[in-house]
Amino acid sequence: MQTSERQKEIVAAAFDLISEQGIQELTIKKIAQAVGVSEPAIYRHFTSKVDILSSVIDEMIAQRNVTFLQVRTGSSTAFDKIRSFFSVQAGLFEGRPSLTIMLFPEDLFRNNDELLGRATAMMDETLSRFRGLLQAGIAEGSLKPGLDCEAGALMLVGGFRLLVSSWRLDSRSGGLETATRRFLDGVFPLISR
Amino acid sequence: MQTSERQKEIVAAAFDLISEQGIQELTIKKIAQAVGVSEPAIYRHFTSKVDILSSVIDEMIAQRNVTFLQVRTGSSTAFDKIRSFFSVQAGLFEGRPSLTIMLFPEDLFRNNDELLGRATAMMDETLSRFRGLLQAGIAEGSLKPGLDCEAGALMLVGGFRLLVSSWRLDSRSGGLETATRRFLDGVFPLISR
DNA sequence: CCGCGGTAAGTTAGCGGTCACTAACTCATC
DNA sequence: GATGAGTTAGTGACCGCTAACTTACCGCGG
Repeated sequence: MQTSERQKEIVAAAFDLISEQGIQELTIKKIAQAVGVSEPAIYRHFTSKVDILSSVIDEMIAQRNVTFLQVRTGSSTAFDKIRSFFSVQAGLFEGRPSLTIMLFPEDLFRNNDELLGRATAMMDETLSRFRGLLQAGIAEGSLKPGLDCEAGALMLVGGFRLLVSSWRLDSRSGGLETATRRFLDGVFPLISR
Repeated sequence: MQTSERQKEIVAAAFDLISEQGIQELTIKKIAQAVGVSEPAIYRHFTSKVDILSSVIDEMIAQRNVTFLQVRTGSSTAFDKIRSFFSVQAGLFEGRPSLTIMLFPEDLFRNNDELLGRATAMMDETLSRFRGLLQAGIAEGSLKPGLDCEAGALMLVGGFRLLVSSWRLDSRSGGLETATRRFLDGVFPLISR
């Protein structure tokens, strides 16, 4: 199924509204106002609110895959890949802050089992890929040999999430990209060989 | 103002409901059912729903202070204090899983500026105290001299948050305390001298 | 070139349900 | 008889969603 322009508009509006006001405040009426049509017009493009949220998750997964792809092609060592991943992600968020909600999907979709399952699967996969990156880094000798990949992935991803969360709550004062770089500069000496 | 037994019951019920179904699903009706009274009876003990949520934050802050107090008195080195903090916290969450929501307050109170401010202030303070603990650890020689306290606090607290989040979403399978110990065992070699 | 039917995309009005909260009453206790 | 703590009934506002209608555009036979 291909998505029309209006559908993209609606999903983008949902993204922004969730980012600005939280998912509790997301209503069809507000989406309609943001897009500039009446409320029932939304239902010409999506069968239900859940349908819209499902597309929001699709978009989140797509964005994350873009990031991973950018990392895969652009960098050489596992070390660089990790740095690159966060850098790309930070740039993405700085350019479009509403995307930050993709870092915190667990609380968004609590009342719908299917959506929650997809959201958590996305987080699990991200963590898993990170463990793989760390493993590769150890294998190629750029990371500490005895590094615990499980703990490493948790602290890297978890730390970044917390960093973004703070940045977002602080009205996005200061640059997220520079803050990310500072964070990585603090962490990398700890895990590199 | 002292809190009555009923008020404590109501706050505890709100805690549980938020933990189980998310804050979007929290209604006065459900709280009333959980406590075992009719809906309007709740308003004999709290003036509004926001009033209840405010007390929920009070309880969160109180619980965190209990943890910090337990840490201060029970341990010697900064190193032990950090381990003890997470250990106490993990034990707390394992015994009463609904308390885990105190780790993720930012999304809970998005639609109320006052509550949001108090919640984020609590997180900021926690991070700040952690930076202090790390600093003390460096000063006493148990932690790496060049350790970036900012980054260290982020990755410790952020990593723990992510760990708890995974545990909670995985229907609390496995022990959180052992998972926490494993996490710390993976991280401590990286930051200790 | 014209008229015709189908379809996509919008509209207004409104339905049933739930929300937080209130009015008005009962009742036991001190 | 005043008070605290409960009840039933009901308020207006808002929710997701639907019914019924209008309008613009498109391909197509005559």
